[in-house]
Amino acid sequence: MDEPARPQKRNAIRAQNEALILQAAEKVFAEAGFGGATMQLIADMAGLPKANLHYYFATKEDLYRRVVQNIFEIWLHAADCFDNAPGPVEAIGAYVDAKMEISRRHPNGSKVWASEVMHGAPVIQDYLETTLRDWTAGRAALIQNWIDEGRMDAVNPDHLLYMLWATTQHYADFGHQIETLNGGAPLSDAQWLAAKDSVKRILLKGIGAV
Amino acid sequence: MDEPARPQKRNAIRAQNEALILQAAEKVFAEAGFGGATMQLIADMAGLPKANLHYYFATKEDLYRRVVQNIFEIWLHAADCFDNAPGPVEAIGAYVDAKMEISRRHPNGSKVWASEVMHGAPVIQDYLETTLRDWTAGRAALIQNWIDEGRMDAVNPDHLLYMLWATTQHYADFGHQIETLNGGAPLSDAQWLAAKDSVKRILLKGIGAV
DNA sequence: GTCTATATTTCGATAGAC
DNA sequence: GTCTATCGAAATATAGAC
Repeated sequence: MDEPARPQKRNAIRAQNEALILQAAEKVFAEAGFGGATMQLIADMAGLPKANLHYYFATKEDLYRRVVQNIFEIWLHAADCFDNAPGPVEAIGAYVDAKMEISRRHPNGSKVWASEVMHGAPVIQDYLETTLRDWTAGRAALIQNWIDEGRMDAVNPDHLLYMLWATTQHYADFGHQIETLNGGAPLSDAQWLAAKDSVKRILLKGIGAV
Repeated sequence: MDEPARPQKRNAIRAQNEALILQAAEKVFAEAGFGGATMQLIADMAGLPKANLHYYFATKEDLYRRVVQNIFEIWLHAADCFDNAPGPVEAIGAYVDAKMEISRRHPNGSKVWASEVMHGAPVIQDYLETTLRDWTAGRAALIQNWIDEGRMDAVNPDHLLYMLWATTQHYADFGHQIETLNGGAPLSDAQWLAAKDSVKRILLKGIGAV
């Protein structure tokens, strides 16, 4: 029999090791980029021999793809709060809060995503052209409705979305610069709160929603 | 005699070839990252043998450092318009215009900078701690003066500066994503104008300056 | 100053014992 | 499923003729 004696136990080991490797890979890819990352570095960070990485992920590119896909799912989930809101103030406020929280909790994921897009999205181009494009079009239509209802100024919905992405992701992607300008220390709880409030206040007032 | 017969001619050749290599290097570093870039790719793009790159730049890291420094100087120069303005509307308006123009004309430089900062600024950390920190403190004081004079809302100056950087650089760093969402076409002149106007209008109204 | 050939290192990936 | 040893490819960098 070629089948393993206890498939569920083997699957549990696989799931656990894959998660361990993915976590290490996200950190290394964020800190060194795809080209600068090495399987040896990821293996050391995961505490495994390099050969084990190739046992769970055939190639470096496969491993990278999984990391990027994981990030993309987190981003999509954060967008849910945009939909169930009664108006622009609640929707944009909740969206900014959610995205700022991701920038704080998953800075490495945001960096990997930024790097992927900056290099021309070689891995997730199809997601950009399908899922992201559809999501963007839907949210732009939502914003246009609010404009038509007189609940906010007649701003360009696309450029407003870009501003939302840019301002929130900046705290992850340029976190090192912000930390340096903060005297070398990470933002405190109070500073993160001030960051969220600043972004929400300026954007919501800027579009005439408050 | 070891001296060359015509030093100025030799220097002219050096300056010309260095500029050619730096231009090619900026593009390759932006598209592939430091780790993904190869001296061979840069040489091919510059139309020179690989050995010539090492004749003008000792190591790959030296070449990269020069590219990053060039970008930093462009950024600093763009900040001049921030100073000579009579008030927040003119200063921030001109600064946004200048930075958006850089995002359009030097997208590769912006990407190399973003990548450098994302990876922890291994090359330009000293610039962050000196030149950039000083510049930021000066501009934050300027903003605080405008607040004290009642010319704009009492926003946090640091977070306002981060928003300015984030929103303007986003059009370079995430240009590929924006282009994809734009149906695969680069932004037209009119669309760039709309982008500038959107950013300026939302930010200036958001801080209560207009 | 230019360019071919090559030295040296490192990386991704695999073989094969356990 | 784990791990050591290693292969082959590709990269940085240099040597040396021109």
